Amino acid sequence: MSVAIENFVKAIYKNDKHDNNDTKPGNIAKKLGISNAAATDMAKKLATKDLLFYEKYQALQLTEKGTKMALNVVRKHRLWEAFLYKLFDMSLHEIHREAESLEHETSDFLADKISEYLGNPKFDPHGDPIPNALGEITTENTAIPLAYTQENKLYVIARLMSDDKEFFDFCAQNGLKYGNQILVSKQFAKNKMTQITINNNTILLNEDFTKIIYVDEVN
Amino acid sequence: MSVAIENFVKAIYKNDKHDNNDTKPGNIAKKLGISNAAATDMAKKLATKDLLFYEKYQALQLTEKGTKMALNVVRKHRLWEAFLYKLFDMSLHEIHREAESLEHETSDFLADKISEYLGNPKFDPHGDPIPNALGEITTENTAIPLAYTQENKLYVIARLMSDDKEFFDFCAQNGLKYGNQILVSKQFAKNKMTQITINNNTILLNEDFTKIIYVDEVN
DNA sequence: ATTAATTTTTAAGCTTACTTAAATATTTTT
DNA sequence: AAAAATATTTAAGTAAGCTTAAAAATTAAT
Repeated sequence: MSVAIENFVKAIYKNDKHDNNDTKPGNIAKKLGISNAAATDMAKKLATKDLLFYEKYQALQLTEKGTKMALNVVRKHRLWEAFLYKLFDMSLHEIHREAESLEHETSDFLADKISEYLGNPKFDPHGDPIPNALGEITTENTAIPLAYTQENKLYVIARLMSDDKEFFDFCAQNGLKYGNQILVSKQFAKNKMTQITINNNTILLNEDFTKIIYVDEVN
Repeated sequence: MSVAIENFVKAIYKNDKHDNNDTKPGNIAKKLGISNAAATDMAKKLATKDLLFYEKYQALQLTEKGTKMALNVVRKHRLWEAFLYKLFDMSLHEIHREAESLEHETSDFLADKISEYLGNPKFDPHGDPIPNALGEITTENTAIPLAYTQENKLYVIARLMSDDKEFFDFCAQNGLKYGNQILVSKQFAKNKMTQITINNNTILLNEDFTKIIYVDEVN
């Protein structure tokens, strides 16, 4: 399948999962940097290929086939990230950038080889789950955005949901890394900010960041 | 640059180097599996981009810029082959197939990472030289096709110049591997066949194979 | 050195994945 | 509930990278 199509179903899949704002063509268009018209055209075309359900003015919905395709691409993306992160000295932003291209040119065969080499990991370096060869995500997702955590509680960083270089630079500088422990020291509800303590440093995070940093409770 | 363009300059580069039959559009078209007309069109277009010299009915010639591009793609291809061969249990044919796709989606940055990881190797698993980051091939090429070797002389396999699965299967089965030693036991000049001995096995190779298996003399 | 065969080129047309601009429908605001 | 704002769709058009078919040039054969 073409790169454009793979990216389109991937964008729908991700939109469905996360943002949960409705997945209309314009929404996908924005993410992909194409015009609304192009997104509508593509949606119609993919409907004829049984990859999604399309009805005028309605939200797009992937079919089972479309979801499978999206998961297949996501699997390759996350495997590449895990692989590059392990083998080379590369930042989260760099591995994302490379994976974004490589994911479309990776055979299922090679993906399995990479997975096997890494010991079939369940998560990539951002903490995102890696679908298995059948397109299944077997790990339950308990992580929540920092925005919804409680004061004076310990958490572990579970996911860094972004592809922005500045965000990752910030994370790297402040020890915000998948698996690291943090203390939520204060929630500023009115201003939608969260204060955390990590490595004896106190950091104040605004909404942009508290919505994309996911954490798990420490028991 | 697009995949089509990268493959086009790569095909010209390889044709120039090896076969040495003249590099006209039709010749390249055959290698790429496209029509002669498409190859002519592409040649004209690439001429305007300063990648090659084009004159009606004449052989195509890469400019310095075009050669650089070809060498850059070849570098990535061979680095991927070396990398996949080293890390995974994959055949020569499989690594070639994967490299053929990955080469176009690999940043210079990542190529350098791979090279560094491998200790900046000078040859890929087929024995083909890997251009450095500047597009230079620093190793001199002394290997000759088996067809031109002398009887009762020892040689080392230097290059397996093919992308055919059956050929690589045959090589793998018979110990014909980069670096392995063989004895040329007989040349059948009239029938253009070469008989070799390897691991105490005697194998008779026809012209198809003796032209693409390159060897170096053993001193 | 013609003729025949092969190649190359030109011309016209197709598909994919876009674009912009205008028309239409939906949402939001008042 | 109407008007205003926003989003979606339609329509027309473009560029890349192909195709086939016919014309022109080159190469090979007699």
